[in-house]
Amino acid sequence: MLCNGPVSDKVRKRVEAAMARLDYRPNLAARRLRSQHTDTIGLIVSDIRNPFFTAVSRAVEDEAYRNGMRVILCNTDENPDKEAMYLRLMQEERVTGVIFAPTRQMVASIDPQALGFPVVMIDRVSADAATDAVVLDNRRAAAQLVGHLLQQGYRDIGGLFGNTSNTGMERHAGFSEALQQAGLAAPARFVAPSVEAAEQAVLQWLAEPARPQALLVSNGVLLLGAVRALKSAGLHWPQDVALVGFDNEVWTDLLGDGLTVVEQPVNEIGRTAMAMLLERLDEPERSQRIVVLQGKLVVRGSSLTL
Amino acid sequence: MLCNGPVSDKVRKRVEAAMARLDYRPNLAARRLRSQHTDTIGLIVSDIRNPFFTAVSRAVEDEAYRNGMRVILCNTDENPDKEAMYLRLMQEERVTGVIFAPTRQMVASIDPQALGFPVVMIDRVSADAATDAVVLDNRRAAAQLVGHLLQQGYRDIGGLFGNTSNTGMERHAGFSEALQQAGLAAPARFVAPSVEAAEQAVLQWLAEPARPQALLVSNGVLLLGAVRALKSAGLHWPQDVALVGFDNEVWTDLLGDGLTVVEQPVNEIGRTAMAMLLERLDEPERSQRIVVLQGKLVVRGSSLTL
DNA sequence: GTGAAAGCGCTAACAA
DNA sequence: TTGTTAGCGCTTTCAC
Repeated sequence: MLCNGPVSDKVRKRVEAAMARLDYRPNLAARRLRSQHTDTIGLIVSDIRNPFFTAVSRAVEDEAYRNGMRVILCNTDENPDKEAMYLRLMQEERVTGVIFAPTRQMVASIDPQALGFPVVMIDRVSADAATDAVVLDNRRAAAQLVGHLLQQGYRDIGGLFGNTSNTGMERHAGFSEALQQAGLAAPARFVAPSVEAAEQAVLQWLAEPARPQALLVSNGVLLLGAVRALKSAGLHWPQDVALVGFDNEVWTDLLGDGLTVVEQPVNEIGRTAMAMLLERLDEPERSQRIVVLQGKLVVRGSSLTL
Repeated sequence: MLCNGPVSDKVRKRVEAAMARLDYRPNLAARRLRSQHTDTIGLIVSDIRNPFFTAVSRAVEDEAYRNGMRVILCNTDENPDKEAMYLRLMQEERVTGVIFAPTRQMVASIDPQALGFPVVMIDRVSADAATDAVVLDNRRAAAQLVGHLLQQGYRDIGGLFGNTSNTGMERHAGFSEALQQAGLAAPARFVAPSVEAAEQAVLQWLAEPARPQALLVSNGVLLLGAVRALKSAGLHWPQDVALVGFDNEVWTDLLGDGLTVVEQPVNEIGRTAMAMLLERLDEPERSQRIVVLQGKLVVRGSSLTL
């Protein structure tokens, strides 16, 4: 024990001996009750199996344990009822703070004041959110992908976005703006954030006569669905359709000549979220901050010139 | 509130009104301290980013929340010191029980009696473990893969295994036995359980003059390394080398004609582990049980006849 | 059916 | 420097 309070060596020895003899373990529930700090944070995401959240979670946990905190992980499946339930649980746990990737419905109604603990939103925010946040520069990232496709000569570009998160909306905005600026149409479709929904949507879209030459897909989960759709339709990229997306997952450089993606700084997102939470605890009254991180365009074969 | 104790409707109304008015939230720390049950389980795995553990964790959490329990997730990075640290933390939390994927060093030294809570091991066990466990039939699964390769005409088969887990040892045993029974050599290599270590090992192995015709790789993480090695060496399967492995990850059917793998029943593993823990809490004295689940051989192009 | 009181295992505050 | 005490917010028990 490194704790050097005002105790003589003799007493310390005696106490430590007793601790060892009795195999003593402090009771954290009692400590939390008495000291009124739980050293526990909540991490609420839609699904830990989404590799983006897996990676962010791991970074958050590392950072949390490094700061002597524990984390309670909650999966909401993009379900606002579950979100509300878990927020309530966090109150009952008297957590120190929460890191939260909310759905679109929830994002504006989160009130840290009412909740009783600070909240840092990750991945998803909106202008009217009342909390700190760390997000990707989604508009710019989407615009970068569009810019790259334009540069490669594509003109007929479609976008596929998730319909539950603000992130999807932001990426759609960046996508639309970039195409509008180029004087082009910006056909977009919105689907539930699942591999299956994306697969079906892409399958259908590409079977239509006016199918796009290139497809921008809004996240790693949907991108997997798109890849499955192309595979099952026997289509190849970039010949039949160019494909770009978000999230540099482990398999994106393994397929053919690789998929062009925007890589999110997942570790930095997790670390920053945790750091912001700690700063907020230090200074409860500081004004709200939103940290915007830049993605990294990783160009691979799926988007090159025909 | 559905709790119907011996209270009159009048009082109940009054109390519920007060709860609503004060926005009351029970303090779980206080409840745990007084009631002496935490309704919390620990889940200790090597790394949540390993998709096998991601999937199992999600299943465990769903099952836990369904039973009114919370779960504390710990990543050990296959480091015995971290394992010990987290077990100690679990004691301080007074957890109801722990689900644990231990390293080889740790597996035999876990004593639930001394720890003070029941333990269910997942993924990894040994004969001398003193706890309940749920595992894959690793020997049989490895033997199945070998059998499949033999049937496809391969004779020169190498095996790559992780060197920190008992699982790797079991799969190696099944691999060796199956090849010995066929009167063939069973060249095997052991590496740290990381993508990079596997990539390097495979790269080196395939550069040797006596390189195998087929490679069996012991888990999804190593398999990814092997795929990267083949790709960077410009080798193709099954022509240059056949490839089979464990864990049916999302990308395994996307590469070329697909990778032949044994799929683990990840959801069932998680659910079963949780169920065994609950049963053990119900009947502390029942004898130790090990549930052995069967994998499913998924044959794809990477192992077909030349 | 209801209210009062004790005490879970700690920490913080105070007295010696 | 050390020992004592009160009390965190619940649940359990017991008296009414």
